[in-house]
Amino acid sequence: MADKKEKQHPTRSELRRQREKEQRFLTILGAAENLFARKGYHKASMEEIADLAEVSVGTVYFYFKNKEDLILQMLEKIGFQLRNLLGREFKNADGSIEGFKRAGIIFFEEFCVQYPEKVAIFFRESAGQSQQLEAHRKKIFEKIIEDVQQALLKVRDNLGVRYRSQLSAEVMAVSIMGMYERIAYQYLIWQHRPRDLQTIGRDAVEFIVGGIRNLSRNH
Amino acid sequence: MADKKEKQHPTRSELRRQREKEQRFLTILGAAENLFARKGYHKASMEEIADLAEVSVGTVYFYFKNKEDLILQMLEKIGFQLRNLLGREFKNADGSIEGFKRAGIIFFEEFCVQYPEKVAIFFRESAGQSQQLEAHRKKIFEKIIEDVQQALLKVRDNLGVRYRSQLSAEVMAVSIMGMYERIAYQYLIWQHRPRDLQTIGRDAVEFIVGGIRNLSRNH
Amino acid sequence: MADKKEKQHPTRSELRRQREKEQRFLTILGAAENLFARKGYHKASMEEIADLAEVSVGTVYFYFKNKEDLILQMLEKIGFQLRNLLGREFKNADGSIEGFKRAGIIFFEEFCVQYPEKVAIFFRESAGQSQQLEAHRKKIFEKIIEDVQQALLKVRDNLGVRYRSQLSAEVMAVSIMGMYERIAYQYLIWQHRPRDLQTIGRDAVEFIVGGIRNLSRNH
Amino acid sequence: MADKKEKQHPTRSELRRQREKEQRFLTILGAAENLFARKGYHKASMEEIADLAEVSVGTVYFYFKNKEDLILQMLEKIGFQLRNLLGREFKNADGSIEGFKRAGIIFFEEFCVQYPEKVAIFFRESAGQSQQLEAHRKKIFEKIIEDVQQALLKVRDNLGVRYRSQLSAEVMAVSIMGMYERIAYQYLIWQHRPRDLQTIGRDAVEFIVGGIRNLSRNH
DNA sequence: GATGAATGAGGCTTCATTCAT
DNA sequence: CATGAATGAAGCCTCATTCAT
Repeated sequence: MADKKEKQHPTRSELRRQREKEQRFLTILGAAENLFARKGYHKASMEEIADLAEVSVGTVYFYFKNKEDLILQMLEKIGFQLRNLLGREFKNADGSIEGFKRAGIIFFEEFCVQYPEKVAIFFRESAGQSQQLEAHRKKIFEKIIEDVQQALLKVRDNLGVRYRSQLSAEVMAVSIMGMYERIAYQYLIWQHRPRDLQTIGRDAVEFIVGGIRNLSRNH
Repeated sequence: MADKKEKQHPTRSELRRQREKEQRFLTILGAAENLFARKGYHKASMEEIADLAEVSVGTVYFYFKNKEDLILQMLEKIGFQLRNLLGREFKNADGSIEGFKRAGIIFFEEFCVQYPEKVAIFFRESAGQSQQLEAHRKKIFEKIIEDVQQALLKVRDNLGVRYRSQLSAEVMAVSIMGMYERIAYQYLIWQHRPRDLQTIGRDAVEFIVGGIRNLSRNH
Repeated sequence: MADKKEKQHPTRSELRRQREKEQRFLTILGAAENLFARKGYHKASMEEIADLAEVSVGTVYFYFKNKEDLILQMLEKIGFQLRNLLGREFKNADGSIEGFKRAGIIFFEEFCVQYPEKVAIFFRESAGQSQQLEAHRKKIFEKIIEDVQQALLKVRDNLGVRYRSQLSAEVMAVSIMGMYERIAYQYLIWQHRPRDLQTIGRDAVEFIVGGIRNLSRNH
Repeated sequence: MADKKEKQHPTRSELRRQREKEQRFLTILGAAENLFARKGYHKASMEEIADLAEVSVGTVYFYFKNKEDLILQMLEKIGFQLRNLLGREFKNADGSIEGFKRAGIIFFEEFCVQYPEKVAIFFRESAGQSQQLEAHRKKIFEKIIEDVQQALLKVRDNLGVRYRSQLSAEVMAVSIMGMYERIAYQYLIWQHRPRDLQTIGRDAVEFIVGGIRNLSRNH
């Protein structure tokens, strides 16, 4: 018998509501992303974000606890997307150094070109804004670095080499991230040369490969 | 009567005044540096800066046009210092790849350890705060990148090789800066491990050398 | 055909509905009472009240016109309860001064101990919140004061005395209310000493009796 | 010799500045008092207060940390004034019951009549607004109650009596405060009858005297 | 009747900057 | 030169209330 407390199949209109709610959430997040990338986190006001998303300020606060929560969730999402993207390539490469090449190319030629706003937020706007945000940022970076490091260790085992020092794998992972970051920043955010990113990416990738090799020693 | 416009020999008290003025300027800049590094550019208020420098807000405004001017001059100074430091090593190396090694080691083992606050400001606080600041930041980065690029070209000519592409030298310069930046950020600002910077720096330097070699071709 | 306006015998389900409705009303009022006493009228939001009552905000607005209406009805209810309680004792005492003793003891030893939340709302939360509420509060106080005054006049007639001035009866009534109020506030709300309320109440009651006697003159 | 660090005699203009600053502080406090008494603490906005004081909002925040600080300092001041007023009478009475009479008369006939706004704030607006304020309020009340209690103990010793219970003196002190409070509230704030306060006060005072006597026992 | 997403006016507070002394 | 009181625009956020479903 129908128990009121029991979760029934959601009705059609409930489903639609749910979808609309999710859509709103994404619309607001998108508006904020756009403004943060264009005007900067501090210069973009909550009212502007609401306006661009075509909702009231109250609605923004219905979906996000506060302004910081907005960029926090944004960062979370971008980080997730980035990890997914890079992780896939490393997995497919399965211990060969090819994964590093393909991951780099995917990053420069696809991610950067398709989502320059996300790049700007991830590498510029999320820096130095608040303690909590900085802590979050650190965590996300560390996860990605951990991923890269794991890939480096797999390569090491696969090729039967060892690295220069205990820290080498980690340092290389950090270095690679740093290269990605600044190259994207330089050519995308500062110089608006998405066209050149192909050549640039290939060079960068070769630089990385050379770096890895130079820290590898045969047993 | 002495023409006021004509530069007389400065009197003793004028000299003292001059010295005191310069001292004030530096005190304020130092206080701001401290606070920006600790609390962030936005969270540090002009009043706090004045307090820490033991002057009044008005005095801060006598020496600096506005808050942005403060960080602008700070950035300028740090950039100059950094260029000096790295440039010297490249000059001394005179076309050999040794310059890259020594520059890296100097950066990680001396600059970072001695001036962690400057690192925080240069790589974190100056990002994404205002258009003008961002433009300034870009210029300073470009100068340093230009320096590194010149050094790379000198190495190329010296070793009689050529690089993979037209852009290779530039990309490598950018990459090296990116590595510096993120490694400093990761191990100094985030993990507070100045002790490990020696090992880390050596690995980083070898990574760079490997990268450069891998983008070099013999004629 | 049954005229909709005509009151038919209510069906069973209508009765149930009616009961449920009343129950809801009381649940919401109780939740509000709880929150007003704990967090204060202003700090308690309509959403919190709805949450605690396990209904939606909309439902709260179905039963109460607005937030003020909530505390208004609450006050009304508490005032009614209080008048009932005290009034009964005065009636039973029937002109002797005993009624004042018993009323006081009932107030301190029963009402305060059983309903500290009501005390907090009646004497603290309802003060200084809005004009309308203040007007309501005034009315309720005046009714109670009128009750006490009537009891005092009955005592006067019964004992064959007269009071010091025209206003004496009223002033005494107000004084007694003031004593009740502050003693409850002090020992219940501020010092959480419900245990001591017995001793305290007895002292207070004797104070009142002494006060009344001192304003009485034999003809 | 003149030491720059050493506090010299303040110059005339410094003194004037100091005076002006104090004046501003008082002007703002006065404006706030006026508005709090008229419109209530919550309904009075910081902007209105600034307007009435003829300064900018910023200036209000220069002198007071926040809105709560405003009423906190106000309360402090009123409490101090009240204690002074009552305390003086008790001291002069020196153990006789006369002090209670005079203190009451002073309160009703002078304080209430001269400063009805302060009465409104002390007894109405400061109630139930915030935790910190409530804590402060409690402290101030307790001090006054302590004063009254001390006076009662002196009377006891002087007259060579003892009170009904351990708590009697305290309960009487609380009761007296409660009477003062509600009588002032009733006749001043609610019924605007300052004229009647003389008669009312005399009755109240006699009530108190009777109460005290009734709790006193000869050894 | 019940729901809860949406609204938006209004409040508090901060802080870079100015300027009379 | 130095001071620090004064300014006021601008921003973040809350929350009582409404209304379509």
